[in-house]
Amino acid sequence: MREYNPKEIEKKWQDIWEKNHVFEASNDKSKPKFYALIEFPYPSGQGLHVGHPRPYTALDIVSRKRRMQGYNVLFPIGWDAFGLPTENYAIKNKVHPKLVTEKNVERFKSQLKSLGFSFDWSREINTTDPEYYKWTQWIFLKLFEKGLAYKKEAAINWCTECKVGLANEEVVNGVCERCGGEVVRKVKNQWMLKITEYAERLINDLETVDFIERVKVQQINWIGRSEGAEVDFRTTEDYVLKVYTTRPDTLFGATYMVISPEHPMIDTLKDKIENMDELLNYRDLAARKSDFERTELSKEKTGVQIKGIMAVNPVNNKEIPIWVSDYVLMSYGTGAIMAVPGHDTRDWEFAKKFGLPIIEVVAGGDIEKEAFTDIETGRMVNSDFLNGLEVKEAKEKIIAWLEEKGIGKRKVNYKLRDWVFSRQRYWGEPIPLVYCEKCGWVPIPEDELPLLLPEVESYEPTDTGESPLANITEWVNTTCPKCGGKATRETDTMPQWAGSSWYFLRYVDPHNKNALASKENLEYWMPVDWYNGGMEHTTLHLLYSRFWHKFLYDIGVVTTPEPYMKRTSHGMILGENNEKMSKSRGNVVNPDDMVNEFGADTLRMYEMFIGDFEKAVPWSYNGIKGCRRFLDRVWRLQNFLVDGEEYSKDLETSMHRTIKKVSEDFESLKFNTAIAAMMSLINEFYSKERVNKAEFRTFLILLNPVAPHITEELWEIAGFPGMLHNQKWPEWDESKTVEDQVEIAIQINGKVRERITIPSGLDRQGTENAAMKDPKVTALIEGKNIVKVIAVPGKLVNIVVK
RNA sequence: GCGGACAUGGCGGAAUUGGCAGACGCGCUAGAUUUAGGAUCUAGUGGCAACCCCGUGCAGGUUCAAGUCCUGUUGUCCGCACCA
Repeated sequence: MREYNPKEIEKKWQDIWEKNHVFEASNDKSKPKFYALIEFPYPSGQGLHVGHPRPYTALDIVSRKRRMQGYNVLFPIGWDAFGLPTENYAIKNKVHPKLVTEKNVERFKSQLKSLGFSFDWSREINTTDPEYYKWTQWIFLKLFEKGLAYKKEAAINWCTECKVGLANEEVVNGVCERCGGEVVRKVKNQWMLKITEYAERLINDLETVDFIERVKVQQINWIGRSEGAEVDFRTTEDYVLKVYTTRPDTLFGATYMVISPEHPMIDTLKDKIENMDELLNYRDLAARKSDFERTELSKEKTGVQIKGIMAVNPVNNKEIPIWVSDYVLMSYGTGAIMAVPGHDTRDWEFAKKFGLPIIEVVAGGDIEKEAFTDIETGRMVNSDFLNGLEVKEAKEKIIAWLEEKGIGKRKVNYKLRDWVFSRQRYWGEPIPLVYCEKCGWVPIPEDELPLLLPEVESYEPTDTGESPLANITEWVNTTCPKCGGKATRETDTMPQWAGSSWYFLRYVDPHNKNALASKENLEYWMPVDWYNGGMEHTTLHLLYSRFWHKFLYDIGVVTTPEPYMKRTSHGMILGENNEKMSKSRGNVVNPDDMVNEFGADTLRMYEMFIGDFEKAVPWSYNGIKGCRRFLDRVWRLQNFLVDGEEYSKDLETSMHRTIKKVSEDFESLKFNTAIAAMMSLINEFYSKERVNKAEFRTFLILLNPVAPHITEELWEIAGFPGMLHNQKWPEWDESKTVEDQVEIAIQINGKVRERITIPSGLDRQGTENAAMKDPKVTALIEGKNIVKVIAVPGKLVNIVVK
């Protein structure tokens, strides 16, 4: 027997698979399809770390199994390659981001290939490839055409050091992630996408897909649907203040109003407001607060009353004061609220601080001590025609009343905001629009796509907060496609989330020149059958891509309303010290080192055996050694190999059980227990010092998805026909998964006192009889009064005595 | 503050509908082999000296029977965070 040498055999089989194109998805659409998807990586300069292969191996296992089950499998890979880290690195080292990207992709690719994933490399895509981003731009133009892309003033994070706009995730503790510089809010004209228009469907359609519960919950919370009413409040001036409330039932308890510092009423009525200076001062102060201050130091409420104007509560015509406070956000609802301090915690705090009246309108709590916000138990009081009703009934009644009087209506609101789609950076997809003095924003003609990123010497950010593209005058200045007059290009680029919002569609037809993908291929492959990815993308990429897909569905490009049928998520792999892996903590484990020392099969296996797939887990050097030990034992099975085309009698049950366990566990993310089952089986082979050909074949097939190289090699050494990767997945016979004899426990008063072995088919009565006959049991219950006997066939008998 | 998840040996983790807690692996102990170390093989390994007994974060409860169900409570992690 040769020694197990992973270095040699892994390279050998990877070359064979590649040469024979064995993992490329077929165009044969008569076979059932299976589309497995992992989140395509961002090719960073750091290369892969051991966290990456965890989800990849999981879906590689499922893909390999599906192929052996006769499916046409699409398991693609690509690069999400636009983005800031590459651009920053490029600026710092004076290299073009394109070259940086190429280098990083190459590194990632060789790392991934060394792990033996069964990706279809012929469909590799790259978001920075003009042939790819042509279609990203095309989708943007469609969104623009349908009025779902619009330009609006919005605040961005601006790093004063790097002179660059930052994404929210690039602002850490109020400073720039890269340089530690101060980050301020800068109001800029931004392209926005109307994701809010899809809010309702993004929630409702979650019912039609198989996503793990925590993903659904997080998306629903993020979208934040709430039901309530809009109510008009007259003022003592000619101005109607519209508010949104989820508690219209408490209208009689509204003792004052609060508007956001940015509310337009302040400017509209500036001539009537007596303390305008004070208000403007407050507005200024609020604006200068960074996001950090607003969240961390938000304990104490602040505010200023508007002097000279009062609002009128529509239910009782009482005049109530209007305040300005930054606890009311312009970006939610109408930017104004009716304050009901008796039944809203924030209003209560504000009222206490400024000595405003608190009226109880829902009985049940003690509003002297705190706001009473319970909506289940309370009864309406001090509310005229609502008195005595439950909160739920009162809501209905008051909404009907408001609608009848024409001063309010039922309204649904969402926390979800429209998607800020502009980035003032170079390394992203150019937005394919030009601005013409005469025609406004005009899309460039589709046949001129892609609009290429200009090749330039310098792409450094500017002092002004403009995109670096703004400096390239020969690129910016163009003609209007509509009127032929002078026009300028949009200089902002798209965010990194753009390319990843539709990449799974390109995989089904990656070289198509005429469409983002052909109708036939989309119809055959979509939706994705199984998508695994990180929880950190739940409210970003996953939501964005569902939005784009629904849009594409609406305009007839794709044929399903949802892109992904099933979504699962993996846990993080931590350092040996139980902390997050990071360079600064010095606990990073490089997969290359592991492949070098133990082999790819061992690494893959350990990634799956390490623990509960969905939970975070610390890396363990000893743990991976154990997996290598197992593969060494697998290798040495050759020594025990004997003839036999049927499972031997004494192993038959174990074989069928293991097939069942492995088959089922691979489907339900329980890779760790599937591997444990195979370890148990090999322990049996070893204790019998024998494995026959039929058993060995099945064992190799079961192990193949986890450890594809060693199993192929052993298959070949054993002289089995063909190659392993296209064998048929074994089946189990349910009737053969149970032993003839089964050991059951006999309990007396719930405590195990004896174990007996009985035929496994025995029924309840038979089981009971067998137990009662047992000599030890008879001795133990001798002279006692039997109250009850509970027999569970195949499990236990419990005798209750006194 | 709101929402979600989790809690089992020295460690990672197993345990259909409530039915023998601790599968499998690591680590550890002893033995075999080896000049030695490593590797490998064999046996053992929740606690207790020990049969009894005690053991699934803590306190109650339901049940013949609870890691699993119910009530309360503590801790850890994640997401959101003045969303009216």
